[in-house]
Amino acid sequence: MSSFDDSDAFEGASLAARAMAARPAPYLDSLNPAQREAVERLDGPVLMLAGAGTGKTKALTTRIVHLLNTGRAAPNEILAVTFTNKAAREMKHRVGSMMGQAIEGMPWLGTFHSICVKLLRRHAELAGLKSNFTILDTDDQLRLLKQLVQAAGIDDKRWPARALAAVIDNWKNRAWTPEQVPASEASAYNDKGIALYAQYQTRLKELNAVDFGDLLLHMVTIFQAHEDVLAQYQRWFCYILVDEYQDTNVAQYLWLRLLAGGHKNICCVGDDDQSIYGWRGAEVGNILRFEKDFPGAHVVRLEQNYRSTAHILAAASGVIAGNKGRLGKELWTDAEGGEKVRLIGHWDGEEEARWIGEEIEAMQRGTRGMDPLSLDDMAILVRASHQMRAFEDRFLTIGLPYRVIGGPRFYERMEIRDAMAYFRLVVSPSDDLAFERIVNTPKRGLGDVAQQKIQRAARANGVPLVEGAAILLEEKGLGGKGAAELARLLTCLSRWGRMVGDKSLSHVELAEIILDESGYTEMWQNDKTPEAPGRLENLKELVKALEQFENLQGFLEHVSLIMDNESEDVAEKVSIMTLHAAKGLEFPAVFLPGWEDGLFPSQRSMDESGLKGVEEERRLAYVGITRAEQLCTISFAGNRMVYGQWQSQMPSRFIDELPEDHVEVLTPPGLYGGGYGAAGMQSSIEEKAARADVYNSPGWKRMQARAGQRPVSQPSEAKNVVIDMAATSAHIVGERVFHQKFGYGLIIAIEGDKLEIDFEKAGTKKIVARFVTGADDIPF
DNA sequence: AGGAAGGAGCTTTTT
DNA sequence: GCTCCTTCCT
Repeated sequence: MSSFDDSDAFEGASLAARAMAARPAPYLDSLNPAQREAVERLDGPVLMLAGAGTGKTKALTTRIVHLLNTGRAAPNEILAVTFTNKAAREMKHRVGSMMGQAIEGMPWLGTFHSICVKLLRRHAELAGLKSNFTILDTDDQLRLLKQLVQAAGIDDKRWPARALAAVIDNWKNRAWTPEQVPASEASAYNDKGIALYAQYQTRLKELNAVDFGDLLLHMVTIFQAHEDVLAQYQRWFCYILVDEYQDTNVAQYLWLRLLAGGHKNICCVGDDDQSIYGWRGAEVGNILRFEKDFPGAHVVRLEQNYRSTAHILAAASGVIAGNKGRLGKELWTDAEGGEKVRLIGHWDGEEEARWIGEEIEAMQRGTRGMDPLSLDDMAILVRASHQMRAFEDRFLTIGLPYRVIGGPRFYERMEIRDAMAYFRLVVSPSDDLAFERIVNTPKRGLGDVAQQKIQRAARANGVPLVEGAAILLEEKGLGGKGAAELARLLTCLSRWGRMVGDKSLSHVELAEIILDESGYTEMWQNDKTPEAPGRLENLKELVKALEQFENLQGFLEHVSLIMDNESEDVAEKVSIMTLHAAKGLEFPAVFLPGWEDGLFPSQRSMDESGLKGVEEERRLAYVGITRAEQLCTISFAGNRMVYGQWQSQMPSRFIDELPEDHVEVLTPPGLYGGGYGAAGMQSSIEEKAARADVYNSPGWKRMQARAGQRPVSQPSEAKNVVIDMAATSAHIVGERVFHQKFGYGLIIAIEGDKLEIDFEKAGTKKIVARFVTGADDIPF
């Protein structure tokens, strides 16, 4: 996809489109009064305060449709900004289907970043760049900073480059160029932060590159310095819509303010109660200040919730009420009935995982008069990703299918980045960062010494590393195996480079040739680690993804901004993800484990940001609870392994904030039995508080001491899972097998439907037989 | 140059 | 406790 074909984005603001005015608007009928107001008030600044599950996306997309349908704007005159590609895609899709096929795509509906890339390519020279600049991802950024830090003779042990990266990102989020960083920041990064920031920006310009933060920063700088350019866009984008406004940072805010400066037809949608990205620069202040920033602003509140039961909403409201400085909003619902939010305490994290596993299996069968739920309908939302492990381990042993949402993005994976570095280098041989990445991957006997020689040769001649390497070889500055391998690499690179222009060869074939001839594929084929098959699989997927693009350049152009890996698997699975990743999603049944002070709210958040931190954590709790449609289960554990240390935990302060009328306290079998009778566990805030003290009481300590011999609650696998003897009998003791997560191992025993396996990397585990394959019949 | 051992750090994450 | 990165050793 070539980035310059969007010139039509500015053409044909056709009169025909405007002439469509005054058409009937049946789409308005399905809106509630608040939504309707948000859609129909087209002129001037509008703040749409949209609580969770109140039909925000519907209102937003209908508003776009209304703008088009009334002829107020042509599709290419509407600027609609989101944070994620997913949100942009969904909006495009929904507008498209509401309008029928009649409308061509909206070129200016996209993420902040993708829209800024488009704009910046048009005006690159105003930022000292060429329009074909490359976009560095965080990895490239870090490598570059490391070089600068080392060149400056700074001890990167005491002052890690990551810290500098964080400082610079922070400044960019606030739209500060190196010159604009205020004196109060002078002490950053051992007093050298500002100087290094300046050097970094210079280096980026030399490389004709930008990082993510630059996309916004450069555009803000250009708009501020060139009135004519700004005026052009102020006129062009006659209506502006912004999704998730509570997540905007200062740079994004300034960018929007500049663009809306003329007509002020800006509609910002958001929910101050769902602002959970303060740590990456989002300013809740932007949404709180909206009416000051845009005088005469009209505020619409969407408060009718179509997602959750009244109990769930009440619980969420009860918690979020603890925050100060809210814009104020109360969710309500028409729906009647429903289960109370369930609260349960467990002995430890393992017990919690075991219980949740059993609950999930019970819900799958149908329980408490509820219809059976699909595993797809259930989610476990955790505060921190390390909490996921307990669930993964447990679900693996009982054979409960799960999927982890989030984790490393496809294009962030090592093998994908390596492959892309090869492609980048073939397309632009002066891409030094790409060269550095792959010069010794696979191993070519080009270690530190050889690489430094290449660097020196390049610098001495003022040429890119590839040319420097060629000069070095000519001068016989390198000997032995390394020299031969380097020569081979250079020959390959130039041959592949010529193949880019070859019309008879598709770019997909070229990509395969590159991965093959470079020895990269072979490297992973020879790799014996358990990850290798997955990596080869990913490489195949990468090549497949290439098919959707016209050429390698087009692919590289967009991959840094757009590629996500939503391989939709069809099998039913429970979702496990972080609370952050869950924003915007909904599930009939939600589990919220780990509600313990220090974990949630997170200690670090409280230490670093104090009350502000607690408030953001509280919003996270609000987000978590409001993800649930029918059943929300909150849990905590009295003991948890933290950094390899058993710690006794206090229930989260948020638990005390749950309104007791809407909460049912459950008693797990065998835990509070005896001394702590179930009768005493009926909900009352006092008793909850008392229960907190239980953890430090002698009684609790006694229970702790008994833990080893304590009868555990019934193991579920024996109860309902049909023992798959066929799967077990396919294996014999001593056989070498492969497991998706734990890799290779030897079977040391067979019990029932489970195999005890001594894994090469992961130690001894008991695994349900159908989760392993014989080591010799792995499919690749 | 490549593997083994030692040390630090360890929330959340999109583009 | 585990993982990632560096350093040291071979």
